[in-house]
Amino acid sequence: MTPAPGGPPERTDERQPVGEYGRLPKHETLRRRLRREIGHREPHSLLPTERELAVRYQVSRSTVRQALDALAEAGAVYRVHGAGTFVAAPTISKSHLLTSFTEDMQARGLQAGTRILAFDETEAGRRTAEDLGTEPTEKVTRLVRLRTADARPMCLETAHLRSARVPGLLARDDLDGSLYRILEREYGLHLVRAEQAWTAVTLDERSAALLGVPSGSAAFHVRRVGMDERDRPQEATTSLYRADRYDVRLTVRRTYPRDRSGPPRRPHV
Amino acid sequence: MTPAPGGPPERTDERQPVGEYGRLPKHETLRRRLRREIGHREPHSLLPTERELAVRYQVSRSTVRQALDALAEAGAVYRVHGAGTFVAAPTISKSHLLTSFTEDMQARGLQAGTRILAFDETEAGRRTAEDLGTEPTEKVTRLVRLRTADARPMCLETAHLRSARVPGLLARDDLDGSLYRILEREYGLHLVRAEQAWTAVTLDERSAALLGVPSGSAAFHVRRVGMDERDRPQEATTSLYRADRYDVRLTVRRTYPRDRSGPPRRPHV
DNA sequence: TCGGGATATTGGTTCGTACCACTTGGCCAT
DNA sequence: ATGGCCAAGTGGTACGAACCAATATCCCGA
Repeated sequence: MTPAPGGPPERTDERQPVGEYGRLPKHETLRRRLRREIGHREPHSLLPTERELAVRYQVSRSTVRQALDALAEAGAVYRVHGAGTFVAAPTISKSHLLTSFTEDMQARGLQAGTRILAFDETEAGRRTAEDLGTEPTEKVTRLVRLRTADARPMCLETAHLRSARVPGLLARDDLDGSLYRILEREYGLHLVRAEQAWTAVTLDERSAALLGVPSGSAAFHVRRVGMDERDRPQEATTSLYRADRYDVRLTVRRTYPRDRSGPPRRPHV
Repeated sequence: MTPAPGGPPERTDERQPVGEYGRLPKHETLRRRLRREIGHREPHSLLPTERELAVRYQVSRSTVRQALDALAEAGAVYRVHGAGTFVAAPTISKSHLLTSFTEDMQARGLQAGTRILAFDETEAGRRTAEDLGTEPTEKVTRLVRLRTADARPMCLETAHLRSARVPGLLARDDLDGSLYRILEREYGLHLVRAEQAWTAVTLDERSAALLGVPSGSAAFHVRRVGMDERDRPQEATTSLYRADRYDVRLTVRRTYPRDRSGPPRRPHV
């Protein structure tokens, strides 16, 4: 913390020190605060200087940069070297975030619902064992659910968890909500990262019926493997999403640094 | 640079100062160097301490952290607070990168090819104008190409650029390669970011024929808007990808910070 | 043999400083 | 008016110091 906690007399109304907000680091608190303020500004409007933000929020410039770095990474702002930091145009979505179906629907303002189609224990099998890094004979708990948004079928998902890691899960009766929440709260299992592979498929008779669309309709097929803090696979899920009610939105970026050669370099339009 | 360039006597064979490599910043040079070394290590193996890396590469710990931050963000390593930094399990892919079709195929070891189906100038129209932030009557250059990988049809793509921004483009005859490269080299146009929306569709007769698959097959439909450094839309492209030869792979992450409450907290398995 | 606590080690946060690279805008000569 | 130069201001890079928080390890007592 800043030295001299006795408190110097200097203090104007402009300064809004950062640091309450529970016990989050300053850069995170500042990031959230700026995030909100950005929402009220016009796209492409100029943000205050890093040095000025440092003064205003009573933190060092490094901390300001840490917060702005995160916002730039998330696509909320962009920076132009000698010019300044600007509010980015509202991005359509940020689906490189790991969200559960429940959270996803909440974010879209839809009511998430669930119909459990199967909930049992089986052997992992070759495919799932490969995803989870276990033996094919390992016991896994399988959960098949039809997920709905505002009561209309949205996706058909099958989750696999190593039974040994989630003892007593099969006895629970609250699997109609967020599986991730149960894993966090009851088993201390934090899925911080997941790898997904999306393919496009046409639905067979049975899946189409469950999803309430004609057989042969297009759908997304998703294979997901969720990892814990130590990068160990803990969850393997496959899902079928109705294509007429779902799309994948993502922002992609050029890597550092781009080609800066080439002759013309006229000023931009 | 480090103060006292006169150079203290202390110096072992272990140290490998960073700093050649063109005129890249140290953290970037270090990031690349570590990237390579990581490739030769076992997943989950322990990396040297941040403090030791600082000594070994003759940079400050902040610089080491800057490099490791980037690697962690990219999913190449993961960190555990009091424990250390570890090599991440090889991630299937990192498709949150903005790559052109040409670069994409090169990365997969395939030979990219192109058949130009149309190359002309039209009015933008409502949809494209919206994407590009212009008037519907603005003149745009349209480029329709069938992209192939090892001579087999892979995707059908239609690109739109504001004609005023790319004068003389229509006269060129080298549009069978990377459009992005031409935009960078000839027009100083750097697309650093793009927003994409992927949907799953079934192919109509005509598109299916061009892609060489049965009508009614599943495919990805992608709408992409490319932005320059100033976050201004400059390119609007729609593509159809054969689903049997293409998938989207992405790593998603939990945001800062996750829920850390809940009772049990048994040690992890 | 088995907990459990002290301790060393590791990444995480924060500060402050200095200087570099790029952009912008104004001034001035043309 | 036009073009080019220069100075001020902005983000980018880099250093080093100090302390905090989570983890691993070792050693000791039960």
